[in-house]
Amino acid sequence: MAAGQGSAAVMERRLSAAEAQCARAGVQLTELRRQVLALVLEAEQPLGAYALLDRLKTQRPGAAPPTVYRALDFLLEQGLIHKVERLNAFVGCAGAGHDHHAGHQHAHQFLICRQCGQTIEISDPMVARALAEAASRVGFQAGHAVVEVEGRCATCAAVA
Amino acid sequence: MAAGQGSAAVMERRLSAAEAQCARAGVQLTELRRQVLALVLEAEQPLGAYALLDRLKTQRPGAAPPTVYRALDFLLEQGLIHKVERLNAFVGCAGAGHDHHAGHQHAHQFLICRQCGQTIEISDPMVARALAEAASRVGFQAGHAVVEVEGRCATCAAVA
DNA sequence: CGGGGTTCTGTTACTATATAACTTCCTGGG
DNA sequence: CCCAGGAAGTTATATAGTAACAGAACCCCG
Ligand SMILES: [Zn+2]
Ligand SMILES: [Zn+2]
Ligand SMILES: [Zn+2]
Ligand SMILES: [Zn+2]
Repeated sequence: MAAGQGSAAVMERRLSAAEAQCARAGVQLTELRRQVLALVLEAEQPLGAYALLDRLKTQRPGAAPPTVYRALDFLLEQGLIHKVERLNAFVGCAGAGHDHHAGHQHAHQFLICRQCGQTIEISDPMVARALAEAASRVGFQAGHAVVEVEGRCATCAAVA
Repeated sequence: MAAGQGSAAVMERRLSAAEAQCARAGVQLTELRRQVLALVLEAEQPLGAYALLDRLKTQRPGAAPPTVYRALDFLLEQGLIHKVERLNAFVGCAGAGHDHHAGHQHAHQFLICRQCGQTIEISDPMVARALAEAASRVGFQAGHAVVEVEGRCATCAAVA
């Protein structure tokens, strides 16, 4: 199997959930957007916009940068994917489709393994709280936070 | 006065401190590197590499992208400046020159005002601790962390 | 003094990432 | 039918970052 974050069946379930979420929000998960979302979800690792574009071209030969960037913008707005700033790359939201924060963006943090490139999404309340407190301590009204830790994942640490 | 982070006198003091720090570390703060550091320090806000390049060209007409990127790499390694990932821009280290973490990189967080663009550097131990704990909870060996909160600074909040 | 290494800078060319601006297509409402 | 709005196509361009090699400056050693 070529899928990364799950089997074909799991992928389908996630896509259906995304579909449902968009319907609820009154926005359209068009074929293009669905294709891009599928490409992001089936990757093992965060993919850059141009890597996605290359893959997309096999299904949609005329695709150009705006094609993929527009789809990505939509998916980001719907909270279906996140951007990893450090890598200029995109990854499916680990929590999308299956619970509480089902809709829209949520506070999250990334743990990026410098060895295998895998990126783990967590959503730690203590981190969020510490940040909010630190910000308010200097009178700063905190909005969205980018938190990306580089290091070594458990798997890679176990090997070496 | 055109300086951002301080008067000309303050700038000179910071540059001297940088000089001293580099001497201690056994590396050279050359004329070019010093010029780039001065440009970063005198800016009100984080500056992109090409904005720095434009300014640098007035002093050094032949300057090209590698000129400024190499200087920035050096300054980053010495912990004299930081990169703001969200903005692809560079800013002087707020703590450089005047104390404990005088040398090399240190854990820090940025609060980026979406209104005025000002970027505040903090170094909150609770944030660092929460992150370290969250990481270790999933067996992740944490290294450098990018933490950048977008929001509204106290000044802008006071106005509106 | 004359190599010979190292470090720093100059220079050219290129790759990668992202957006602007305008057009075309489609769909649903009047 | 006509139009408004959203989505996608298309072309061009802006912005960010790097590779690769050449030249200069410096220092160390013999
Ligand atoms: Zn998420
Ligand atoms: Zn790993
Ligand atoms: Zn700092
Ligand atoms: Zn502000």
